[in-house]
Amino acid sequence: MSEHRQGPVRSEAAKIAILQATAHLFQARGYDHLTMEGIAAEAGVGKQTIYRWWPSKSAVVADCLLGGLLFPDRINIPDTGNLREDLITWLGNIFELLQQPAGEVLMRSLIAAATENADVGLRLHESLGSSSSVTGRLQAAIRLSELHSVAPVEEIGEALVGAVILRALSRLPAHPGVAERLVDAVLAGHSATRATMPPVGAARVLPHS
Amino acid sequence: MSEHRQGPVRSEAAKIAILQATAHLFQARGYDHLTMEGIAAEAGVGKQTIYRWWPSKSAVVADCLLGGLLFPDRINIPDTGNLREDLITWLGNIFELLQQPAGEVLMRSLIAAATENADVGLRLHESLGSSSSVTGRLQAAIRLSELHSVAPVEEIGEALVGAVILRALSRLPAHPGVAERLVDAVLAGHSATRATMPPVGAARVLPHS
Amino acid sequence: MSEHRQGPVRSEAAKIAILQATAHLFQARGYDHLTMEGIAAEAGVGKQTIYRWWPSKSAVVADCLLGGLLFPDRINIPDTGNLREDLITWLGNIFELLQQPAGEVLMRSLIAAATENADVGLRLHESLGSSSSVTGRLQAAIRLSELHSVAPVEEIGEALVGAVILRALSRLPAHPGVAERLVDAVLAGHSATRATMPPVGAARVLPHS
Amino acid sequence: MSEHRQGPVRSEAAKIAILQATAHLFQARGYDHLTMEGIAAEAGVGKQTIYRWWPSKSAVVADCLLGGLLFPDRINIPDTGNLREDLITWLGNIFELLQQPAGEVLMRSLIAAATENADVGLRLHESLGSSSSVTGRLQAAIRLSELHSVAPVEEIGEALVGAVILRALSRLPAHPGVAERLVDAVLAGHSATRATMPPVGAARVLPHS
DNA sequence: TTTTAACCGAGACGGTACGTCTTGTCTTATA
DNA sequence: TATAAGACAAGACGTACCGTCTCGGTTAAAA
Repeated sequence: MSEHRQGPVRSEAAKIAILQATAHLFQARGYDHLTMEGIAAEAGVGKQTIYRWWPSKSAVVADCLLGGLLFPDRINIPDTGNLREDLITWLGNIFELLQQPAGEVLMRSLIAAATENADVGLRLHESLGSSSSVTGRLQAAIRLSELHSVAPVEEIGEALVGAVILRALSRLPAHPGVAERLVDAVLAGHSATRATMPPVGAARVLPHS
Repeated sequence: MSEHRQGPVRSEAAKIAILQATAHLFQARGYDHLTMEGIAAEAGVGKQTIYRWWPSKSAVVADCLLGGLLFPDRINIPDTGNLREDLITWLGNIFELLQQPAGEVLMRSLIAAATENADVGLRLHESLGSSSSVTGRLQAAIRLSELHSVAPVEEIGEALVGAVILRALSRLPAHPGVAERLVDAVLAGHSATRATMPPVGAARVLPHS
Repeated sequence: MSEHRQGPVRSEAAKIAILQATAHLFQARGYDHLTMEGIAAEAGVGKQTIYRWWPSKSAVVADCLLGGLLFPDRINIPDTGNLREDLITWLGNIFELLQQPAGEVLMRSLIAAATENADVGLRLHESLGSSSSVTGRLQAAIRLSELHSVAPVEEIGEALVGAVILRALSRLPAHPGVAERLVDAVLAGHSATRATMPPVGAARVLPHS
Repeated sequence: MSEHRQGPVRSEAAKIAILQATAHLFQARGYDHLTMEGIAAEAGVGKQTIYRWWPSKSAVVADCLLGGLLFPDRINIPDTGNLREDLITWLGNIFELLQQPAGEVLMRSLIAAATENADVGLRLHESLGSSSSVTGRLQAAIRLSELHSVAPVEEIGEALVGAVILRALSRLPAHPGVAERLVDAVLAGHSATRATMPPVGAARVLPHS
């Protein structure tokens, strides 16, 4: 007794072509210049084929994001064993990306898409689509006793990524040291060891207290 | 030889009608259902009158935001003298607002507008358009010695507001205690006094002090 | 008589289902709301099965027409022995049909189909698909010496049916007496007997000639 | 006290461009290959400008027809003083037009348009859009006593034009003499004078007069 | 007081993109 | 192996807005 439906199955070639076309146009022109007609044309596909499988433009973009097509070189968090350095490197890379016009458009496009689509929003919440997310890196740090075992991993991640998004929306230029200051601000009070703690303010502000 | 221009001066009535219509439609339908033609019709104004003074839809919205028309009941940060409690109250209010459909749409609409318009983005960066911003409250706390005098006020504010925006984009339900956990996570390590520090983290952050 | 022969046994059933579905939808919704997908769905048949046997929508309709499925109650010309009365009855019936919305749509749908398909056009030329056509009735009249033996039977038929089509296209309301006047106008000068000739104009114009 | 409305007035240039583009494409490609998008493109006009003033494709065609743009060389009925000859010439011209592919398409396109639009149908009813219609020519003949004063002018016209339409739909080749036979068939019994009556029928219609 | 230029409302304009619909072909699982 | 179910590319449909331009009418400062 089968429940198999009749008829042809979804064309994988069409799906791939649509997602690739979407990724290409998204990166090239930004989210709001992205059109269904443009995607269909670029993919060599009928518009209806897109609408058959995705309800909206933002859903296609979400699928792209999920498939990792929007960040060819993933913005992963490195893991050198030093959490603070790793986070600074990671945020620094992101801020550097945001300095370039293309990167800024990409980020704001992503936020715009998240605005329209819950999946994109969720994905963004998971650290810019990276599968090895901030949370993962923080938990690794806990395992290595770099962080207190009860450190609010989730909240620290949200604060860092949220700050990045907020800065992207503000279009403020990222002064050098922003990444460092942000990491230190958020990480303060959660380090388990003195060595990895920032000497930042404390050392200078109250050197002899 | 004068440089006075001829003709009537800008109609203040038209400007007010436009901004009020924009605020009304923005709150009622959200940013992406907001249209120039709709604003013109609602305000009883010609389209050209809008385009004469604002370059785009997002600019009108930015002006609304600046004029405080989008948040009739300002989301201000209270100042009871207890920073932690105040921040938790403030964030709690915002998360509560986000729980309601209208509030969620409003917030996401605001982010969408920020996506298109730098002014809106900047305004968002300044703590959700509130004139008494997070930064202000934090500096007040420094003056009262609730916070270390060198606490990275700017970064703490960014982290908190950013986290709110990120959660709004993620559409995740705000579990009770989110505000508290977030404030504690970010504030950890910056308190100057024992009393205002969260019990959980504080005990372990400086176990031997 | 057995059904043991091999081959596509279902074929004939599908064909019948297609024609019936076509006839049904044609009558219900008119020619231009008739779609291949609608026919396939109604008939419980794959679209390709239709395309296998008919090149186009109009061809299916032509086949329906040929099979007499579009006029369940055929509009036949009666034969009471009095040609004039019979033609007036026949035309009167048609005009009455045209007065009803459904009948009007049906007729215009038929003309629309004829526009696209030569077979439908030919069928229309043969007196609205009726197998006992006008021409047949006229020839019967000749045999009974109601009409002159050389009366241009073909042309009289074309004139009558053509006038009906023209009136259907014009959407003019059929005033009472239209059928009578039309028959008399076209039949004038072809009657072999005085008795069957219309007294209409002749009686008044040349009453004693 | 005026009732003049404000705002820009309808652009005559756009209207003319649309009608001309429609006429051109109609003649070139036929009614069913005529598209709104094609008209807009050809006229250099936005689609909405067409939809603002005409509800449908067929309405634009009706307007073209009304404006005489579809028959550059009007198919007028000549008036040489001899009704029979004039009608035969006229019908002969039309049948000749129908022999050419372009002419056939034009005529069937017109019928298709009439199928969808009452105005086109009415226009067709008035003798193929000619302003000097059949009826006019027949009434002139009555004034010259070529026709009985009570001849059913309207019905004779309908019969002739209707026959033309029917033949166009049938796609039957127009054998030589069709025009003559048709005119004689319909005109029989309405002539007031012997001279203009066809020799064939006349002799037998009133053999004893 | 008259002129005159910028303002105003209204809305038509050329366009872009939308999401839906239909066509005719192609593909696959089922019977 | 023919069939139903249905996915596919193509493209027309009618709608919604865009941002610009044009129309008369209305101010209000400059002449």
